[in-house]
Amino acid sequence: MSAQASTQPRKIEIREANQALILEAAEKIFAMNGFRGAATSDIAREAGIPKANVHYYFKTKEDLYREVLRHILNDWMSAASTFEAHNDPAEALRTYVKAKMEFSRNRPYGSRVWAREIMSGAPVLEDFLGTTLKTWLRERSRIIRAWIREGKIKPVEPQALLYMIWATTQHYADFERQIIILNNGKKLSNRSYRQRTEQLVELVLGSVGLNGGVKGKGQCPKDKSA
Amino acid sequence: MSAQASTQPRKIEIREANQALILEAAEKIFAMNGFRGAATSDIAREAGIPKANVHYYFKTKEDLYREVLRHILNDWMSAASTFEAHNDPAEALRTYVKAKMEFSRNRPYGSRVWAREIMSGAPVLEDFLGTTLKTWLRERSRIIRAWIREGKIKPVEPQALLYMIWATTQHYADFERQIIILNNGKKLSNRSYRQRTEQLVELVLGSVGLNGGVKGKGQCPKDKSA
DNA sequence: GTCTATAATCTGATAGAC
DNA sequence: GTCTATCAGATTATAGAC
Repeated sequence: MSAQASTQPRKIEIREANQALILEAAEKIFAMNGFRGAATSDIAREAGIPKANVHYYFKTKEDLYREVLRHILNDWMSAASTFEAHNDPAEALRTYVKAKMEFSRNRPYGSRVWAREIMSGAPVLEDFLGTTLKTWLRERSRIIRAWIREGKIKPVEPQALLYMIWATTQHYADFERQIIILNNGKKLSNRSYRQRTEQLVELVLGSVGLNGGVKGKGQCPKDKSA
Repeated sequence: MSAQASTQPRKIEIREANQALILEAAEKIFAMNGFRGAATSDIAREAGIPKANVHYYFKTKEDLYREVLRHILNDWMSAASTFEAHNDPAEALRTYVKAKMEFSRNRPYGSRVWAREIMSGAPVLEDFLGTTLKTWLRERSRIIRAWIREGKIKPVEPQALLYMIWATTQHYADFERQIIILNNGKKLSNRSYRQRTEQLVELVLGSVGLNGGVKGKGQCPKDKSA
């Protein structure tokens, strides 16, 4: 009891501040090089903290890696939870795509750590994928099938749709470098990114037979006899 | 002269066979761990060749890595070239999505090496992205804009559409492990994969206002007053 | 061309003075 | 709690016998 009660606040603050610094640096370095390719010395340098202290706060590189993934999972799941904010398919899909795009914008490193972890065979995320995510996917698929049954959207395979949304939104984080190069070396501005998000929403809505707020030309297939 | 003319065929065959073995192994190991995370000893073991011989055929790890990327680029580009096989948007998009999905199925390791290279800042692919790919993207965007002008497809931002196709098709290679886990630990069968490809084609066509061969319910937006 | 042995460097982790 | 010094093992690459 006394140990916990009497712990000096200042020391706790230092600890938490340093841990936060290290976690942020680690996310960036793991995003850049993956678990095996990342050196703790790189993480220490990025965090501006001596390497020995990194090992003081996180016993092993793997412990640190798991902690980084845990933080990412939290934010990923909170984006995922927006899916059921609305009953209307258009609103639900729009909200979800937006949340995923915001995650990609705000946590690009986190997204890349995730991607690298999966590409390495998901040794750490395996449990999460097989339990929480699997359940999430099953429940969301059920919702989508209900929309189809009620005639609210076109008949599509729920998994194909959800994978498309995941892949496309995460692409803006994971392939940011490629997108920048193709955009003449300039990062997408906040404005461009918001527009792109809207364009994506329209594409996704169109893919299930809904057409959001397209004003211009017809959304129904034209007679395309060229 | 004599040097080249008299080179023994058998030795050349050995060289080419070993180089092919090493390249194949390297693609797999680089896909798993990225450039920095991959050890040449791992590559040698995977290829069933002594480590020293790997360095005999490829002077440095970086040389080998560049060579692996070069091979991937070739195949990537030949999938890309299918885009203009048809004038009709529906046929062009269908053919392209199929080609990309086949690439993901046949070269999953290559796809992952590419993804990791980009996530590492594209140090090697930078030139290719800024020249060949940029040109490709610009020309394909022009084609898509022409389709829109001619009223053949809905007005969409070409880049948003192409990125969606890239991201989604590559997802099936890069996130294969996740897809397997979500599929109860089973890899998608050839049949499932072909079906999924068709479902994707339908989603993509729908996203630009075309509706492929959907027989069932209406493709035009229903009155969705729930 | 093959492959064992080894050089030179890097990496994760810890000890121990402050 | 901080940080220099250092160890043990791994990693890239090469030398040199076969």
